[in-house]
Amino acid sequence: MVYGCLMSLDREQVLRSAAALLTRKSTATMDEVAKAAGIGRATLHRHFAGRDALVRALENLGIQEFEAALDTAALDEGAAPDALRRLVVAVEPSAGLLAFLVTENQLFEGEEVNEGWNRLDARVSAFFRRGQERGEFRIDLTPAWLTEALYGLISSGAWAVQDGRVASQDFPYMIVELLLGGARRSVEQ
Amino acid sequence: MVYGCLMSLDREQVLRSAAALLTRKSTATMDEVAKAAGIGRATLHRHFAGRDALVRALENLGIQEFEAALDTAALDEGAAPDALRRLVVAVEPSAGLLAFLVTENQLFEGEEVNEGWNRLDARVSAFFRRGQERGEFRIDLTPAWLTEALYGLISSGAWAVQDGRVASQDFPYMIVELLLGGARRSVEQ
DNA sequence: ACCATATGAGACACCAACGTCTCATCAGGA
DNA sequence: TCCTGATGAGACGTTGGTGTCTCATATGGT
Repeated sequence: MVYGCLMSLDREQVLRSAAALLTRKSTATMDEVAKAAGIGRATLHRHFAGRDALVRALENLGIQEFEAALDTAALDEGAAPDALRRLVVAVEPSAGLLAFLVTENQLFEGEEVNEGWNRLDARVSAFFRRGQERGEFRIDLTPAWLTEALYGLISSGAWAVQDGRVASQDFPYMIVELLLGGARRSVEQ
Repeated sequence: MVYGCLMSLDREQVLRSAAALLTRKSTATMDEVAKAAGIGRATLHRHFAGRDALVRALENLGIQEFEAALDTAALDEGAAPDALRRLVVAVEPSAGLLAFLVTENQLFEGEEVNEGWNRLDARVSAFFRRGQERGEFRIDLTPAWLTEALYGLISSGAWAVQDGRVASQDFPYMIVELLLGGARRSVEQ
């Protein structure tokens, strides 16, 4: 039994298919998750103590992927609008998982949330603040709201692509263009 | 036993408190819903055959309120950006309920959705198309995506207000400004 | 005061999903 | 070949929520 990086290859793949399934059907049964992964329910329980543990693992995976996207995007470099575009492109493969986790987190209600989210919020929020200080982003919209809006648009985009209401290839363009320029047709265009 | 308009006053109030509770905790028990409404679980079941029926009723309420907001906003009149502002202002009181229904609909997965949503989608989508034809909205973002984005931002706004991340009074401003103008600071401003 | 109706509290069975367990099977290494 | 460990299938008990029922009480109209 060899561990590659931080988790076994099996576990990683199970997690992937669970993410794919739960993104589509967030109420999927442990049995369905197991079937989707091509393993038995008992084996699934050997990997993850229970449904909670599975969701926690997915949460960590999502946080990890989003953090990697933040690193890839190099938000500190260059013009803020360009950096935002890089971020959305980098985060696209994880959009479905993140959309699932966002709705999942909403029903956590009072319980303590994974501090990873705070870290991510802080980074994104700081990015928007930097853009404001550089005069590239407007200052009448708070960084907190811009962060929320980014999450919301990523989720909306993921659902819309899932349901075939927008083309998958347009995903980054739609989000970035709306978030940056809005719907109003600018006069100089 | 007197019926006011379409439903008894009792039923209406029960529905209101259920909406308020489920907006905060979407997994609330029938028992919790009943307690929140100040009635017994048996009485709740007398009003709504079951949980499904309750959610359906909430769905109809949300559709009805959103439709009313569309009427109030008079989307056909005047400049499209102004009409959008009127819509968001009118829809604000229902934002929490709509956010709940949006996430609830996502886990309906394959089942047939209430045709009311299609009607609403059509109206909103037609509004954005009209704005494009008038040259007020950009045409590289499809009406379908703008509609999705509007829903997403309304939901994000509702959650953000709920969790105290943005001030309730800023709700319409934040949404409309972002949706219309985007985050980028325009040169002429 | 009387009666009809609505209500709250609680008891009850039911069900789906969960978590645990056993056991037969299979694959790989010694 | 034998042995070890992982796996899938399935049985089993448990649990939380649901839906139904009963009954005592309260409310409101006549």
